[in-house]
Amino acid sequence: MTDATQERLLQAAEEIFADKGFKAASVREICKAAGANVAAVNYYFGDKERLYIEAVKYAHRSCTQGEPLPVWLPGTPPLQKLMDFIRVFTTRMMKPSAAASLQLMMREMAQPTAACVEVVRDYIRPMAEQLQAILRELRPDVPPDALYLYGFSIVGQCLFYRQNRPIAALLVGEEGFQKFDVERVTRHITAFTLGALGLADQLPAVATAEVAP
Amino acid sequence: MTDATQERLLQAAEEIFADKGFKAASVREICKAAGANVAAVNYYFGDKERLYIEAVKYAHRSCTQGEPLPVWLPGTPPLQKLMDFIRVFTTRMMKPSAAASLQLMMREMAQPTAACVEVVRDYIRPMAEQLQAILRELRPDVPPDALYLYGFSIVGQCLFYRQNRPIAALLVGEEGFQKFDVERVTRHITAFTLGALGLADQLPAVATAEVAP
DNA sequence: ATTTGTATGAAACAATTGTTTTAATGTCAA
DNA sequence: TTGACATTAAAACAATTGTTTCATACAAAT
Repeated sequence: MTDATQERLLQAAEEIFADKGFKAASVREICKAAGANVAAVNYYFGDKERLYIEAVKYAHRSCTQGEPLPVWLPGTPPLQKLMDFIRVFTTRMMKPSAAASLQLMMREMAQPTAACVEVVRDYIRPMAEQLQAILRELRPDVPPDALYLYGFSIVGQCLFYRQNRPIAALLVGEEGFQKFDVERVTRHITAFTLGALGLADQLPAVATAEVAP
Repeated sequence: MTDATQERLLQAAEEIFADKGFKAASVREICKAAGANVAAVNYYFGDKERLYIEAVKYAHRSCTQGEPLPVWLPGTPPLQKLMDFIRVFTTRMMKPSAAASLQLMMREMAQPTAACVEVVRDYIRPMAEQLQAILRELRPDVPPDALYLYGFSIVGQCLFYRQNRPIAALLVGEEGFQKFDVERVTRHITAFTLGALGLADQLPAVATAEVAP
């Protein structure tokens, strides 16, 4: 039961920090949820802030395992890769396998603290580079910094459904928003992006390949 | 100096709530910044929460005045309207005339509280409906709920540059991110969106009209 | 000048915060 | 069993929190 306490503390901290943020979450609440004594956080982590940082790292580990980045066979058409990427990203945002973990990471991204650098290095950058590679394949003629703008447009679309879900649901109604599930959003963003890249004519090929692999 | 205290209290509350959030901001800090006594918040607003709500409303008023929605002459081509809309939205996000006000509103949108409904009604919905009208003009053939997806894609792109600025800057480097100013982002999002709508061929017309009106 | 009501100021209140101390408990090797 | 060490538990600490009390200052009206 020795390191189990530390583990339970991390899980509880992840959940409660994700829910309320650093300041609003109290160590007493976390310890109660973990079934541990208040002194435990000092014993294992030193203070509240270091517990927070460890909780973010913990969340970031859980997140990376959830929905892994696709690995493609050589020769996979870049269009297929793009749609796969968008699907993975959208799924991670809309149907995260570990909701609290993602929530805590998003919190950290919105207001970066000490734990942010590692999150970017281990979680964000790999996805960003993969997307850049796909876009380079699709449009070798576009200069690098313009490719960044394309990338921002794609992930911006995906992130919207998480970062602004409450507002969007308030606008179109909760029941109306339910219709926009992962699959529909994925297809929309893919089609929207392909059109923007001037590759709209190649869309049917991807859609077909999706239905009958 | 009577109602001036209330006004200064609101301004200070807006600033500090925007900076730290509801829980982390203390009434003593706000009162000190406003040059008022701690009892003033109770006297004028009752308690901290009602001060917060009033601060959000105050912020939302400041925001609406800053960069007004464009009003077009009859006969303005919808393409021009779209680019104008994107420019206004992007400007509001990247170069807000009242930084603290916008920050507080974004905070409220990320974690809606009691003040959120009014913000949506008075600030968000008017913009949403204007965008929907433009899109309907551009693509009358597309059904309404698909138009919502288009709208989400557009505002998702714009919001990215505010909600994820720290991360984006961390990815491409701060100096690299500086290159993406309002004008360049506006042109990119407009071109990206027109391509997605299958109207890429009409882009030059807008760009020209922009340079020589 | 007196009175009435509003506004401010300083102090105190009770509750909660993060953190520390100290004693008790458990565990495992000698 | 004894000892050493790791872990837990309860209590106390000092600081900060939102809120309230009450006396004072000020204003305008009678």
